[in-house]
Amino acid sequence: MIELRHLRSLAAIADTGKLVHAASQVHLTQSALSHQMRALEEHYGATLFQRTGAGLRFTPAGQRLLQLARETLLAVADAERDLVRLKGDTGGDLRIALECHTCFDWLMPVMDAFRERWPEVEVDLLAGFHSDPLALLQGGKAELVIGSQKPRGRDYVALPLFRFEILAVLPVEHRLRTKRRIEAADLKGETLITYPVPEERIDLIRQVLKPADIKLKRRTAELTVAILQLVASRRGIAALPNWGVRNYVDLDYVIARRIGAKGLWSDLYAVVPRALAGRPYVTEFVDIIRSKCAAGLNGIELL
Amino acid sequence: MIELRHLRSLAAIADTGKLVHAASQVHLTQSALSHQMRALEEHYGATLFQRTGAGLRFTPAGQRLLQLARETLLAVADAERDLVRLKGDTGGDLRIALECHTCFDWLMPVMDAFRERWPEVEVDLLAGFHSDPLALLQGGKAELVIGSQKPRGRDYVALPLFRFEILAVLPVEHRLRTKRRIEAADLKGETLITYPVPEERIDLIRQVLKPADIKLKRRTAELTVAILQLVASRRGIAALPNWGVRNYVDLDYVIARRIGAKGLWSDLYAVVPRALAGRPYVTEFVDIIRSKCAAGLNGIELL
DNA sequence: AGAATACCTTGAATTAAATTCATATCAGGG
DNA sequence: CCCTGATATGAATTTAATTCAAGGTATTCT
Repeated sequence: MIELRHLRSLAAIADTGKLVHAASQVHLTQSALSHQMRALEEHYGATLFQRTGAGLRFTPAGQRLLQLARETLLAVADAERDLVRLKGDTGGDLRIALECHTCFDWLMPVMDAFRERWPEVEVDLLAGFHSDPLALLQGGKAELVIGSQKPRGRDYVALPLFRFEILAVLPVEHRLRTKRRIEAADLKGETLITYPVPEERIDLIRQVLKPADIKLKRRTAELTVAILQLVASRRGIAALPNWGVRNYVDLDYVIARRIGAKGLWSDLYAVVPRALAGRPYVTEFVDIIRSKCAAGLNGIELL
Repeated sequence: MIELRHLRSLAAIADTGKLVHAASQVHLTQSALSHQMRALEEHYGATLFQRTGAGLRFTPAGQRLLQLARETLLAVADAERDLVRLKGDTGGDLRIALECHTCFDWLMPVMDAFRERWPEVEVDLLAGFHSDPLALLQGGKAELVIGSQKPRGRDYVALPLFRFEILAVLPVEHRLRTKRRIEAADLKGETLITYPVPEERIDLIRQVLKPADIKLKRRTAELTVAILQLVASRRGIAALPNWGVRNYVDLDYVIARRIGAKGLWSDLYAVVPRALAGRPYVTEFVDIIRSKCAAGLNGIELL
């Protein structure tokens, strides 16, 4: 007999396309999902997926069940939210600080979706960027920080969002355009265009250039478009999240290349005070980020 | 974490108002349901029911979950029906014969609901009544018989519907009006008004009068309203399902009394050829009967 | 008032089912 | 042709749900 568990798995499989990833999303092993899905298929006497070498593709029957999953999980979430409301311990503030400039790109639709579901929560985005956003939490100026840093103490909890790849962004005619992968040594002599943040907060420097003992000239810009404009006009190169440059690459405005053999990846967390971590509106905010980003951003991996 | 199992139980509890009955409806023990519901309440930190001496009443939180259950179970049923359709082995005939005259009262809305869900199934109601409706199955004239008789052989399956109470129906001024319970002996000398069927098919005679060795005059009528009209005009008494007389009792047209200490009960089954019993449209037809009758008919018990 | 009903609750024992572990298998890319 | 990155499978394990057996608590009947 089908259970919500199956529907949750189904949705995760659809989100990720792969059993392994779906499994971690629902806190199970790949094997468990395989068993689950086979049981479903046997129960209904129908094939739910086409197993390809690179994951699962839904058959029509699978899609129909997926549709059920989407509907149903939404309905369940709605009901659970109402239950919380009935208890009355709802409401609160949610002031958000960003460590990562490009996160603006996806945050607005997330906030819109959230406001619709939790009108009684005051959600605000702190203006400007801060050298140490975690300090804003301690200072009581923010309730939630989105960034790559995990907090040190026990008073704060890092809720995993997703990992994304940072690509090297080059002008279209750049000498490195023929390389599929960019290594640290390739970059010698270039100018690096970044947001105005300290060196140790720039992944390319911390994880790639510093270990190779390479130091580049730096130039800063506040906005992603400004950085891209500088790159396009050959003032230097940049390293940006894949989702932030995708559009510009498609327009042949710049080109983007993988950094190193495996690529340069960065993990994103939502950090909140431990006391707030269990609040339903906080967990739902995180869920909305994860699902909206999984759906809308290419080339990310949910954590 | 909530599962469909919980929602199924919730719906059953709402249908029956009692854990014991809900339990049998979902094929569990009453204890299991008690555990389940307590787990739900703990999980959400909310009280779902008010426990009264006579069953459970839903609190607002409980009602919200019940609403979720109703929505969700419908969506699941729809999806499952579509899966069957995708497989293609759908369609077929469903000719229905009635052993029990009063079943007309609830059958029409059931057939309407069914036709909407399974337009490709040809559903028909065989006209007239038959002395041995099970013979219609054997003769290939019907696919489904609704009645109190269980089939003898292994070729036919009786799918349990519900049990209902048969009440004694008396004219308002009848000498027995002061009694809360009518015993066999009380009826001596009365005229019994029945549908035109053989004695052994009339429960009051078979189960009450015969054992007490009492024989009444009989008079027959085809229609329920005709029987009631005869009773109201003091031509005799009748024994009819509670749902069939409820309206007339409320209008003070006749009065109804329990027969014997525990009442006279009759079980209703849907009998189908074994080959058809597993067909999804057949099981859904039965489900529709059960749920529509549980919702619309007073004083019945699902089997 | 007292016994019989007809409910629900509880905790421990049991049973069933889901999950993991450890391999096996399979397909595609370099 | 052999990695790599996927899924499948069967047995062992773990987890969770269910039942069993008693224990309460109103309500109804006498």
